Amino acid sequence: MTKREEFIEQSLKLIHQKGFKATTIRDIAECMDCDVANVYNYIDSKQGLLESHLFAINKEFHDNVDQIIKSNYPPVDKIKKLVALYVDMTVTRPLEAALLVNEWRNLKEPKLSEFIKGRESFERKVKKIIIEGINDGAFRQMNPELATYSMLSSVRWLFNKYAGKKIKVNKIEVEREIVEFVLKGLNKEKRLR
Amino acid sequence: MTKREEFIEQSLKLIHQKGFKATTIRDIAECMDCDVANVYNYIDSKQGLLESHLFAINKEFHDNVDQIIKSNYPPVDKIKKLVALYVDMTVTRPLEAALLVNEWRNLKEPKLSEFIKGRESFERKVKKIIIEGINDGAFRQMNPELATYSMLSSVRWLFNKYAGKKIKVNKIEVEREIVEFVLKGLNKEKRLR
DNA sequence: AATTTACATCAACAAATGTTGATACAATAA
DNA sequence: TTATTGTATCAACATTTGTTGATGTAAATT
Repeated sequence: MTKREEFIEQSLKLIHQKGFKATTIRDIAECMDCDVANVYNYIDSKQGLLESHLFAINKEFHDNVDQIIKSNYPPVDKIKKLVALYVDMTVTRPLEAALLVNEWRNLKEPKLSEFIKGRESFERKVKKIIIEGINDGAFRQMNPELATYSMLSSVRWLFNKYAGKKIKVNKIEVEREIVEFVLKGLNKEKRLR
Repeated sequence: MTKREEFIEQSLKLIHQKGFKATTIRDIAECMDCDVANVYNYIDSKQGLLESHLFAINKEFHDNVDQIIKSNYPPVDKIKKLVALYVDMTVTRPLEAALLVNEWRNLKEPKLSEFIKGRESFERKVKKIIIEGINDGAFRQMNPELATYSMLSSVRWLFNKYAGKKIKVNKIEVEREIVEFVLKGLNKEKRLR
């Protein structure tokens, strides 16, 4: 692993542990066991570091989301695939996933607005799926907005359990559990479908 | 409203908007239209401000939780009451609720450990309810840990919609929707009980 | 051999930020 | 009246923090 790659990884780890604001350039330098000025061989600025990490993972995520949206799957399957995407991202790249959830607030304009716009667009897409599902009769009657938020929240917080911990998780198993929770809630199964 | 009360409210609002780290004493002073030094008529230190807000709302929350836990309600009702408690707190005191979710990371030792210990204890209690519910046959068979996290996440993120916005929400309605989501998920109702 | 690339070192600055001390003034309580 | 309390002002401090410029060196590429 080149020093540059180690830098990327370490800086991500630090930001995840302490938060972006609390992570100083000097923290990063110390953790890399190098001089402070040396950090600037790898980044343009602290803000730039955040932006590049954040928008890289964000773009990848949204590209995948759009593929799911554009597919011809029924709403139920789209939701399933969305959850799968989220779980996959969280388990394979926990630090970046956490960044996406925790640190976007530290972006500055105009990047901040750009990010928020993207997220809102995403949430509208999910809401649309849920509304479609309700109209289909696949989902029960409910407030689509609250359902959207509840569903997304259920998934977003996964990383809290898996980021930064050494736990080896069974991706498929986690995925199945989350999908079941989102679809069926806590209630006992009564031969659904 | 006395100046002191106005200070508390404004500082909470600012911290919620910008985040604790990003909120400077000078920000608070400007927003209160007073001198920087004047802020220290109301607080001992910036850390102290965070701690007092955070632990005040935290204690109140945990006290209420314990009452629910110690009650003789069956698991389903305990979960319902927990959700109701969360919703109530989020709707009536959105800024403090948001603080609880977003800013605890900025605590310093030993307060940080104290907070985390409390939260873990709370999560254990919830998990216990869910396990009990599964053994009862009231809840379906599932991974109790994931169920706990999913359920808590569903509720925690409520404030994102209601904190800092002027939306007048129907508490009872929100509560009903969240409870339904947690208990039944997205699936169509099939005459449950 | 020449040049570019990757990484390292040291010193320093400018801005931001939490905090304090000394002081003043008006209203309220003793 | 006197003492206290709540609030205001101004100047200053010590740190922290992001960032830069100038320079050095060893390895890789041309």
